[in-house]
Amino acid sequence: MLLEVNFKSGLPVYLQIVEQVKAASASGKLRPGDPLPGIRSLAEELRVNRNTVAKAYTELESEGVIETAAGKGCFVKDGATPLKKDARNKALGELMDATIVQAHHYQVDDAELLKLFRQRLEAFAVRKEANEKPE
Amino acid sequence: MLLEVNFKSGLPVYLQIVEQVKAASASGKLRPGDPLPGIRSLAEELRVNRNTVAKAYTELESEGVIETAAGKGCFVKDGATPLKKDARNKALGELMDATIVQAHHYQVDDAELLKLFRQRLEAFAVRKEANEKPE
Amino acid sequence: MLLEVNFKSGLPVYLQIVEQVKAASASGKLRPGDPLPGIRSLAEELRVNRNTVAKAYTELESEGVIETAAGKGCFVKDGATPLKKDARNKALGELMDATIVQAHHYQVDDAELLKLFRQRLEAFAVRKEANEKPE
Amino acid sequence: MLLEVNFKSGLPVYLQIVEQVKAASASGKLRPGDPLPGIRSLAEELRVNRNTVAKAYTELESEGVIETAAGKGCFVKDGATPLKKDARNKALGELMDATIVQAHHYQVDDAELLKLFRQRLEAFAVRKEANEKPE
DNA sequence: GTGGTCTAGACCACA
DNA sequence: GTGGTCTAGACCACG
Repeated sequence: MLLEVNFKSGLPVYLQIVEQVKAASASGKLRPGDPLPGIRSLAEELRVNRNTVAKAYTELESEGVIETAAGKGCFVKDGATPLKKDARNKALGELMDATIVQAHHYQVDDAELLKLFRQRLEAFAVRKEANEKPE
Repeated sequence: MLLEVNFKSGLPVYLQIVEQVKAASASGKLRPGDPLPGIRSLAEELRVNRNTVAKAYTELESEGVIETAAGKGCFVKDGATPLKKDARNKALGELMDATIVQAHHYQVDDAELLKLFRQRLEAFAVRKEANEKPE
Repeated sequence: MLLEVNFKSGLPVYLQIVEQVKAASASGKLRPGDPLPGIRSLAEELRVNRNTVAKAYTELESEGVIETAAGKGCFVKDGATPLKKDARNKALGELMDATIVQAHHYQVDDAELLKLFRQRLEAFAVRKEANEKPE
Repeated sequence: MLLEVNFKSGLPVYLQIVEQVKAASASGKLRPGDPLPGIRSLAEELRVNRNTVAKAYTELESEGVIETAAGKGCFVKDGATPLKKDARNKALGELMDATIVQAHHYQVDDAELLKLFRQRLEAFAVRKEANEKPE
């Protein structure tokens, strides 16, 4: 099963779907051109309202992650963010700052934080590779 | 002026205050025992309702960042997060994953991402040092 | 009409709602699974703001009396308090002590107090039975 | 030490004092005519502001528990509630109902509740007797 | 349609 | 003077 939702998590269901599709796309589990499950079938599988899935797909389309072909379904778009480098770095910088502030709160020093970051990066690369091998 | 709010960013004002106080506390701009601005005075300065500031302070207290004494005022708590290492790393890992997924979406490769992270870390250290020097 | 509020009693409206729902649930007037009135309709009926009812429902949920499902409504939870016996007795003991101290102030002797307590208990049982009969 | 305050309990300090004096008076620890500690000395002992103690004493006087003799101090009044029996029973009934509702929530049956009540009553009597013996 | 959040005004309790 | 509570209006997210 590609996706899972956790009703108790507080995070809205449709955003859980959005995030998971984005993560799957970033990690190579879903690749450009791949079809997404149909709205009705996914809704049934996840036991959620069709509107919820539709909302997630709409959001994904507006973020440029997928594209919908009327009557055919939804497909993963090829990446290629049209964002400028500055904007990209600003966005990433903000996410990083949040991490750093939180780390200082936890009294985690820079060396450990960097180590943890490298671990995460590696773990992500491994997941991605695993998704690409069966190709 | 210690704090600033941006009414146009979708982020709720009270959360902006929370984040800024946390950042100031993490970076050493605010140190344990330091008093925070009174609710009324901060509200006036930021042009927001008293309750908005009060809500921020309540949240900060529940997160263990500050201490509030009715009739006296609010003060930065002395650190010592009682969180377990596992929980800490889990929380940080999630923040990092969000950054990494986003970076992959932007097609930023690992080397550049790591470089950016280091830059941020350094920028933070500089700010912190600046706050500690006048000591 | 299920609920009533008294604006002149110093007790906050939202707490009056909480207490009445708890009493109704304890006495069997409301049973597990029963739906509570919608926030809007109850607010209209009681002539209070929607948020006042919402606050009452939030409190009831946090006390484990009801369950609320966004977009669906609020429902009485099936009992089974997960509280330990010790904690229970401590809480009840405190309530009783308040009664006893008050009674001594009124110079009501133990026998009369006990008699009064029995009467109340019986009155409660009668109400409960009345709610269960139409079943 | 006759009184103690708990700053973390949430209950206002002055009410803690009120309650403890009332309990001491009800249980016989303090008897009609007994002098209460002076405001200044009690404030110092409890490490609270004199205003806080003064407020507690004012409240106690307005409730008819003590009387203050200007320049002499405060003394416990002889009980003798001027309340009518009906009013008394109504007040006690409400306190009892709160206990009963809570008990039903905890799924404590009537027999056990009555047993618990008797225990409390006895515990109270014992405390009272202990206070009267040294007489 | 549902419940939830954010901001706000007025009032209160406390030191 | 301080912070805290209750009520409320407007808006939002969700199904």
